[in-house]
Amino acid sequence: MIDSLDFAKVMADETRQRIMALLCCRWLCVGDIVGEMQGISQPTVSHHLAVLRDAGLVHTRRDGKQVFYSLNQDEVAVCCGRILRNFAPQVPVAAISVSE
Amino acid sequence: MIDSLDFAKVMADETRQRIMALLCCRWLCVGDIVGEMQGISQPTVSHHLAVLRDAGLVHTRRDGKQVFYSLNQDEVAVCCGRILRNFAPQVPVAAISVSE
DNA sequence: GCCACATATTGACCGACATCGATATGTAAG
DNA sequence: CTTACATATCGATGTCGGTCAATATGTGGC
Repeated sequence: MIDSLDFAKVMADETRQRIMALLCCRWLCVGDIVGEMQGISQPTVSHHLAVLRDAGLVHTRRDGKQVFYSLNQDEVAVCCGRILRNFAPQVPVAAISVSE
Repeated sequence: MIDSLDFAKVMADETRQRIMALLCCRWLCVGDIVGEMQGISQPTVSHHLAVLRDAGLVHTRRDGKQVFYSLNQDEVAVCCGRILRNFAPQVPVAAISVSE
C-alpha cells in the first residue's frame, strides 16, 4: 500500500516503465526480461524488479530455478485512483479516457 | 502533452505534490504558496512552479505584480488515464475507486 | 525617470538513485 | 555433495535533480 508520492517515484524511471510494459498481461521470468531489455544488465533488471516488488506493483511466482513476475494491474489502478482523488477531485470519473 | 514517464517524474517529488495539493481547486499567487510551504525558499517554489508549468499541470494568470497558479485537474486526469491504459488495461474503469 | 515589490533565473552544492562488475544465494540434476 | 544455472545482493561510480543565496527580470506607483 504505497501512497501517491512513492507510486510516482517508482514510476519515474524509464527502465522500470519498460519492464512494467513487458509484464503487463503476462508472466515472464527474469532471464526473459533481461533478454527483452537490450543494454540493461541482469543486476539492474533484478534491482528494478525488487523496487517494483517492494511497492507491490508486481506479482511473483517461483518455478524451479526461475522466478516469474507479472504486473499487478489492480495496484496500479488503486494508485491512479488515489492520484485522481487527490489532484483531480472535480473531474468526473466518466471523463477519464481509458480507451484508445 | 506529457507522457506517462514525464508525468511520473513531475509527480515524484514531495514538495511538488504539496504545491499541487495547495493549488487544487483554487488560485494562489507565488507569495501565498511560499507562505504555506514552511522551510521552502521562494526560488525553490518558483522552480517547482516552472516544472509544473512546463508539464502543463498548472494554469497561470498574471494580475499586476502577482502571478497566480491553479492546478490543471483535467491534465492530471488525462495523464492518469494514460497510465491506466498502459499499465492496467484489464481493470474495469468502474472498479477504479475515486470516492473516499 | 526612479523606487519598491513580486517573481524568475543563475550558479553552485549536495544527496539520491540508476547502473555496473563481482560475488553471494538459491535451486535442481546427477 | 558437487556442479551448473537462475536470481539476488554488494560496493563503487556517475549522473540527475532539488535546494539555496545571489541576482535578474518584470510590473506598478510616484
